[in-house]
Amino acid sequence: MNYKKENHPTDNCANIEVALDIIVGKWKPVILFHLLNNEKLRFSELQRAIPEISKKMLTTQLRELEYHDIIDRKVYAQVPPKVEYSLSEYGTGLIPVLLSMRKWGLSHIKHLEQLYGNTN
Amino acid sequence: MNYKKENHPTDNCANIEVALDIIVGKWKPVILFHLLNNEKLRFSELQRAIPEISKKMLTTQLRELEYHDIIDRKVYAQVPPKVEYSLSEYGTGLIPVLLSMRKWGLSHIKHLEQLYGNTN
DNA sequence: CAGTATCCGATCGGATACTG
DNA sequence: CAGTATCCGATCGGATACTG
Repeated sequence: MNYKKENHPTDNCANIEVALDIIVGKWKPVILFHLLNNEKLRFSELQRAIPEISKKMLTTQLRELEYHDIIDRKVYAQVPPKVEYSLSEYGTGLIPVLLSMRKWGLSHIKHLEQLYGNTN
Repeated sequence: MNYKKENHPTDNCANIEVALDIIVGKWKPVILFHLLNNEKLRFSELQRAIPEISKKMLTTQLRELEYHDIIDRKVYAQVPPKVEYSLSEYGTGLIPVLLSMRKWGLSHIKHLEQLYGNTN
């Protein structure tokens, strides 16, 4: 429990930013939660699940997640093409982080409502 | 900060994005870790601690954190002005989330090095 | 089906100058 | 000291058209 010694903030923030780069990107958490709930999803299924996202964004976000080994991309050699995305084994290590963020975010919504009232 | 959030089928992700909006912003985690380690910091002390950040960015990030009740801003009525920032009591609830993100980020750096080699 | 390529307006964020 | 105000280039991300 003593973070004091190791806490050289300039070093630490680099780490958390690495985490953020993967998790953030406006659509990454959404994609990850879908893959968390569904095991495998095709490109078009992700598109349907997240209608607001554009093809371009979906593609780039998936590529980044793949580069970071968070998701697997399986291409079937057939016509028409079929590509399945799934959480990688390494990617499952991210789940608890995502869950704790979601939990905090959920309670924070209520906190903001208490502070400023429910604005919708 | 983008507060417009239509409640689509993907409700769960909205929560995590709320969390992200607070934590993200390129500089927020850095600021928060400094305040986590230091109890109170003046505006100029934060500037010195994070030399790469501009006044403008520091100001807006602090304002957003304040709006979300994560930090307290205490203004001393004196000349020259003195303003102290500190983690709010509510803001301490964010600490475990930040720590888990940092922990994951740290290990992920190593994972990337294993995958692609140490490029620096 | 699963993308890529291109255009382009919107937003971000740095640099600089100014202020109570 | 702790900010604001302005300008402006860089980046983001949507819309649209095209492709193996």
